Amino acid sequence: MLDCFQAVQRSFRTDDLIYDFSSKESNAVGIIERGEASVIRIDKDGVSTVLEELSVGGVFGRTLAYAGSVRDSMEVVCRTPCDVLFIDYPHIFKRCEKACTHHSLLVQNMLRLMADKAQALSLRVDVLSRRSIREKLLCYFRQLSEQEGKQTFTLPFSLSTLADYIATDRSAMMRELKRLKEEGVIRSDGRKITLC
Amino acid sequence: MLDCFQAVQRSFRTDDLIYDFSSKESNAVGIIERGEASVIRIDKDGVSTVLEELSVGGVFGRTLAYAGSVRDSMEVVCRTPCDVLFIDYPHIFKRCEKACTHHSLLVQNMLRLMADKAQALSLRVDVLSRRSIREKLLCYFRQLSEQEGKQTFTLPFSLSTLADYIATDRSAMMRELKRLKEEGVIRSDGRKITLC
DNA sequence: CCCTTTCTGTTGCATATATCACAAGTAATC
DNA sequence: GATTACTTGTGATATATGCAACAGAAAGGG
Repeated sequence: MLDCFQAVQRSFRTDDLIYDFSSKESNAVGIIERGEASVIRIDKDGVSTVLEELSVGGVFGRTLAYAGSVRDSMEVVCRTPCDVLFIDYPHIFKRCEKACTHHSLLVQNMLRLMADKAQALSLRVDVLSRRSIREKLLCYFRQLSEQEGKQTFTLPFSLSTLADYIATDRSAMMRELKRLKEEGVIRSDGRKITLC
Repeated sequence: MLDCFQAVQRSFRTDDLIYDFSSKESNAVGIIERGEASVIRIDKDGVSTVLEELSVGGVFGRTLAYAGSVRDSMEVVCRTPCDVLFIDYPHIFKRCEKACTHHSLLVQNMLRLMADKAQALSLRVDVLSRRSIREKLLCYFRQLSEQEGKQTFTLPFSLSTLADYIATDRSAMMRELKRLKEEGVIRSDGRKITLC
């Protein structure tokens, strides 16, 4: 079946570059089968922003995302060791010549993955559309808290990266975190945070 | 076929409320068949933000989007007269008892719609993740310009709403717009804007 | 193990952005 | 045609956020 879609599986180590959106060659999309990765944009001034957090089932690819301004680079980088399945995206929509019985199954699976992606992006928009650092933090913390089903959770990345994730300055974010702690809204120890 | 999915079509007028994310009753998703609508969030302080712009083919629904903080309300509102098709979302993933031949076609169509949605949301994230009002504006303008294939384009909504769309204060945005004009980066007349 | 690098935490200061307020222009309603 | 509501445009001022810089803590590499 995987042959039918020109699928290729590859493994990566932490910090490896999985994908570069600027390379116009392939129409491949990647699906994370193991591990976690980040979609990162670095603009012309060198400011880097975490656009998406991908975990198992995460999908990415030039054809199904950002138009991508020429000015800035965009790439997918491993946060942990990853296995990634690459498949030819347009192929999914083509009628399978061999009347491949698995075809419709793949389409159904892809639908599920794309629905999950849309949901993840919606959460992302929810955070980024908040007006202040404080609200962005609280919005994101609530999301993590809900995901875990607990008041206490652990950030998936460093505080520095968190700043890139909510698209603000790190020191300003630290200041706001301190305030939140002082006011008793949250408790925190390193990357472990509790909503009060 | 539409019977098979408990589909219901309804028409709406401008400013009509199409959907309220807080109503936990239905698992329906809506698909815009005609017209344009906006997904709007109004937070506890009354600040409203345009989360998504939906046009023909746009999909929305509680089950496939935001976890939705209890604090703020979220709804879909018509920007123009709309026809909307509602279908039962979980139904799509169920095996069709009647071995409905159209089922796999619907899944394939939904995949296309969800892929489009993911792409639209990615563009949204691209804009919102910019650090300054200026960059948000320019990023959004470039998107519109690319969509139109021209340097000149017309904003889909009022300048006030544009501020809600890029999640900033209106007067601050107006000031930045003025600066962009003065510096000759853009030209503008009402909602018609040209990138220079 | 030491050395290097990244991460955390914090400050003073510059600047961007939000708030509030007002007035003219435009569109919509009756 | 008058009234209302909304939009655009602009300013003075307060505040939040960004920037640059530093030092200790922690983590990673040879």
